[in-house]
Amino acid sequence: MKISEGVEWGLHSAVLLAVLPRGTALPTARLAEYHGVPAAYLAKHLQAMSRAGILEASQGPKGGYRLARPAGEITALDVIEAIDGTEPAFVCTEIRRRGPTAMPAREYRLPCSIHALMNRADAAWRAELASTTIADFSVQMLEHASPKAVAKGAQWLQEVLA
Amino acid sequence: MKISEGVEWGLHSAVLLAVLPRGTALPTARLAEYHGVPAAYLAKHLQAMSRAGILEASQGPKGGYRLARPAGEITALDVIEAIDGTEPAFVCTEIRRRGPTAMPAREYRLPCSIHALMNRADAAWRAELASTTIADFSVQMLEHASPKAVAKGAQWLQEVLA
DNA sequence: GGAGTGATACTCGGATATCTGGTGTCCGAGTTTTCGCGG
DNA sequence: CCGCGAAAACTCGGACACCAGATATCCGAGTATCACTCC
Repeated sequence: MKISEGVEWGLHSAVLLAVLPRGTALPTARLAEYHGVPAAYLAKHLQAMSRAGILEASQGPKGGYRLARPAGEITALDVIEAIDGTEPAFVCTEIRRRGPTAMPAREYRLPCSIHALMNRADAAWRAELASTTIADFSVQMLEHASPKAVAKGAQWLQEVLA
Repeated sequence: MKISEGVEWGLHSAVLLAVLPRGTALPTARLAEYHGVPAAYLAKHLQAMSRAGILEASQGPKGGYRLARPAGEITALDVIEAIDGTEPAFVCTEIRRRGPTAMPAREYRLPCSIHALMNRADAAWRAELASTTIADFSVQMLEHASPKAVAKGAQWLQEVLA
């Protein structure tokens, strides 16, 4: 079990887009440059976020991506599900119904206990991830980062948007 | 992100081994037959559980696997980590340190906010999974299953152990 | 009848192929900008 | 100077290779059982 690396890229990209001045956008190439990742592959994940309604894309010169709604209304879970899919990690294949002790289907009204626990664990995971928004990340990162780093980032943004 | 199918097999196998009479064991072939899964592949996961100290193996005729400790002391998380590994699903690649805004390493004393959230979510997931033991599963399944199904299973066990 | 012994059959364990999904890349469709031209 | 229009450059979006890990399998090492023999 491993989470796609694209999830990390998508989250960081969303945080960067959250601090963009109103009315501006960042194209894939700039987002990739800022994070030091391959642009062509990052594009794939940004498209997924766009399809999921998290990002909005605009074409042509000065175009690019921007958040489709306020950063406070985008949870980390939203981004993860957009990129990694919404299916739970555990899929019950109902092996209890197979083999020599199999019974008619109507005997299996209640969900498998193992499946139920997996669902509870999955719900706990998602609940934790839904408790933090992109806006929260922005605040935390600006608070924790050194003033120098913040200044460097701000300067980069200014140059790119010029 | 998807959990290996072997995890489901391992958990069900552990539950079956939990209801074995004291002093008996079940070989891979019987466990596979009971669950209707390929024996050769199930063997791989049983070996992993054996390495992790969850199962004990005995060789020769009448040999096979049995639980290495009481079912009440084996959590679902133990089985999952034995088969799927203990590494967290999310691996932070520290992309904040890459790109044009990178700073000297000493500027990054605090963990990345995104990484921290992922760790909390992972901990919540694991905590939920550690709250249920194989013994709990046995009780729940015996309670929820129809008497007919339980009888069928008991009869199968008796024939196999004979 | 009982103990010893050898063969036997059964078990696990790790090393070996195959295949799906994540990783990485590319080019075409569409739109906005912008520059030039005419009024 | 202002409006219009066409070309150009930049953007996203989906379609196409590549690779690691999960899936699936096999055969060899080791051992408890069991039958047979001998005492």
